[in-house]
Amino acid sequence: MYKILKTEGRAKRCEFTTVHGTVQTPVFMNVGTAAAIKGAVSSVDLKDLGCQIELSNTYHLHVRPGDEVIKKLGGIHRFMAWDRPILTDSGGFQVFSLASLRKIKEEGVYFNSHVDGRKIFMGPEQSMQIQSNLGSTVAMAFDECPPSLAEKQYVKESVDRTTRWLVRCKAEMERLCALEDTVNPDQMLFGINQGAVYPDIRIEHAKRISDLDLPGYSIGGLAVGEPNEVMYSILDEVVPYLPQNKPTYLMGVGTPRDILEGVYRGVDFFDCVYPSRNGRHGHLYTDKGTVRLLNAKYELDDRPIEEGCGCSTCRTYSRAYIRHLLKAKEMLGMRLCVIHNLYYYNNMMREIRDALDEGRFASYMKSKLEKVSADNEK
RNA sequence: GUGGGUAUGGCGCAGUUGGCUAGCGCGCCAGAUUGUGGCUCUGGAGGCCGUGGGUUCGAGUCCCACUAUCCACC
Repeated sequence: MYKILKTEGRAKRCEFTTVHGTVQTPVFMNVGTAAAIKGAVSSVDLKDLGCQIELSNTYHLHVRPGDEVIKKLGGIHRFMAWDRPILTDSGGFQVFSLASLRKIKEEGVYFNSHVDGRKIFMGPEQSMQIQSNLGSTVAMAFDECPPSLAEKQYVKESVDRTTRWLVRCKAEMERLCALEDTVNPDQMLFGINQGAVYPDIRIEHAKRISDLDLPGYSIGGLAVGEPNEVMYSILDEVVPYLPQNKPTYLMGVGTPRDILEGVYRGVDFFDCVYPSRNGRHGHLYTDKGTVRLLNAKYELDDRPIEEGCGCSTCRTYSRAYIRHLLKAKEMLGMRLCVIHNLYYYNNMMREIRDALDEGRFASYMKSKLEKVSADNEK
């Protein structure tokens, strides 16, 4: 159930209700690929951070511990002790990111496991079956994510195949939801728009998948190497062709700026590894720009990562101490940094929703863009 | 005290029969990273090759002395 509460230009303030609760959008989904936020952040921590919805990965959980295992343990919600919505990515992106380990065919993709090298086959049906076993709130379609600089002819063939795969995903998901022992009979399937940087392919594809009347749609294959401006212009072109009465999800994006630009163009859902991965590497987001905590200038800096930040890290620890932990490769260092970054992202989304509620998103976006693009404070 | 070994950037080491701007790993400094393999990648700084003499057109490489350090023996 998707309800539009308010709009400002193309930006939308909505509510998305699922069997696992309601999500207020625009929202950032915290990425926990293997049913865990990397950096020793637990599902209990996620609630403290204001996280509404978590994202996990089909391929990674299939390889380890195995989706059958998770099904036997009652599904992913129970497994990771998280009762709010969970979106599972389909494994499609791994077709792209683990490119050296795979072969794409009409029936699906042959992978070599990155864990033990064993051969794995995944097609639309397999991806749906795995996601059904996981019992996530939202399952993503199994797609191919062509490189942004792929030749147009290849992209066209790839997108056509992704469309055929989506039809198979939908049929399989309907079959699985009707089974007696299914973990989540209300599991939703989101379609994925592709087409690299070719607006005509994107738009044509958006129209075709919209006809399938799925509960939500995403835009994939962006932020994979093309310039930011290209991504924004693709959004300008394609978002209007996706159903406006359904959630729109921009996959894998992005920087705080990318998210603001996405909301501005009508996107509801985002996810990105940046806050967690960059957090692990001491790259911290603040309203005064990026703080690279490993830089030598922070060795004696007794201030918090961000003055006035409400996260538990900033309320308790100094830059100098956290820097030491990172240098010493203490797990606590990563944890504290990831907590700050996730807080920053979730808090920014809350600010965005408040601004939309109050009809002042445009001015909020302008001032936030200035903040996030500021140089490191001294 | 005697015999033997070793001395090369912060640490650990390579440096072929003496030959052009002395390398490597780690560390350090800086930067990348967008549906995550706790990675990976890209730059950069830093060495009068223990000290002093000698041989040679040319010495980190050969010779002598000294100093430091390690091992064995007394």
